[in-house]
Amino acid sequence: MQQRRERERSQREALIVSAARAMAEADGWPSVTVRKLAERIEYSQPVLYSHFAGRGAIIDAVALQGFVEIAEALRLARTSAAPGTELEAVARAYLDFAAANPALFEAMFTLAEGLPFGPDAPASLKAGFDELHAVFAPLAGEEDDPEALTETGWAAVHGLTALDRGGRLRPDLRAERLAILVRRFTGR
Amino acid sequence: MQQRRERERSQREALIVSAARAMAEADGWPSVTVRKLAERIEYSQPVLYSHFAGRGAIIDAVALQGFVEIAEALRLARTSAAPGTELEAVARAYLDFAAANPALFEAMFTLAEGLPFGPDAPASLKAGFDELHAVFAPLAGEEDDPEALTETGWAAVHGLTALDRGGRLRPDLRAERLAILVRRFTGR
DNA sequence: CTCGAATTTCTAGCGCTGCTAGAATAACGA
DNA sequence: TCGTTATTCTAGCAGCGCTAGAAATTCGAG
Repeated sequence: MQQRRERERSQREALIVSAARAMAEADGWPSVTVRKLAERIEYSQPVLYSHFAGRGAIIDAVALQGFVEIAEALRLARTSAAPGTELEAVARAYLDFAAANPALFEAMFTLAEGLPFGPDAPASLKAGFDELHAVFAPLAGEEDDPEALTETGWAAVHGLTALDRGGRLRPDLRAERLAILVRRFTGR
Repeated sequence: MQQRRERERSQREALIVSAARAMAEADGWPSVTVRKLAERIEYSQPVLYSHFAGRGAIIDAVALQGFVEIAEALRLARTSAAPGTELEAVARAYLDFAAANPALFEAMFTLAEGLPFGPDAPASLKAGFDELHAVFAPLAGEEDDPEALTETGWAAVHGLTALDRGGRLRPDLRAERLAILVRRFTGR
């Protein structure tokens, strides 16, 4: 009884999130309006507000999905890489993920505002960082704090996606940038 | 006659840009509306549209100002650094600039959409990159393309600002991240 | 100095946005 | 079967970017 209603409700919530994501990936986030979203899922606008506090919360939900997925992608890349090539594999997976899901990435890193990062972040938000940590920490020299090294390495990879998105980097140097990044963080 | 009118016109245009920047830095870009901007400069809305194609073009103008200023800041840091410490000085200047002008930085790297980057970018947009190039190129090893190294180094520094802005990095590791970045790109 | 022409500025409004109060409808238990 | 509760919808508010057309101003010729 009650359970079926709750199940249907969470199904509808997932439908909203996936519809928002699809629309954003197709036409960009500005064209993801509550009206169009409501029309797409064939409910009225107030139904959306019974699931989410507002448009921003829907974007946050999409972003959360993105963090789960990128963690999976990084994990797969790391665990299936030949020994010694983990960094290259994970960095490439990160860049590929960003290129394949630009709107999702935008939600994760420039639009999301209500996600609980920081020390008390939930596991699903930390999982991606953990994958990076697994790759960078072994590369830490005696002077390097592994945590700070991971953050710095993350920034290097993420910076490439951020600058690339704005058309600030030369397309012909794409492979070379990755090679340099790997060399700099593995010490050749 | 004609000259005075043009001068006054460009003064008003500068006023619009500086007002937009100040409002964004004070309350964030979403609260920089054309209406409020018009009220602030004590003209009606259509006057703004006689200077700029739309709200986005105003943001672009602010961003352009930012690129000029960051180039100056990086140049100052580089030329006044002790020999061998240029990278650290420039990287720190970049991070400080981003921290001191968050809304300006947002305009430059996430909001600007009509700025002519790429191969044919004007000198004012390239000046900042040139400063980075002056710092990174000398650090290129035999295998490194200097251009690609500069882009990769830029990404590393920029990534720190991007992740920091979203509260994704541990505040207590700030100095350590910069130290690691410098070590990785200078080869200790 | 006067007056028509050209330019500049303003008023008013369009279609859209996120969001919500209150009415209508549907589902439920007694 | 009927009252209660929960759900959904209709309709509308205030604010947004932007613009057409009216009003005001400035200008040069007579």
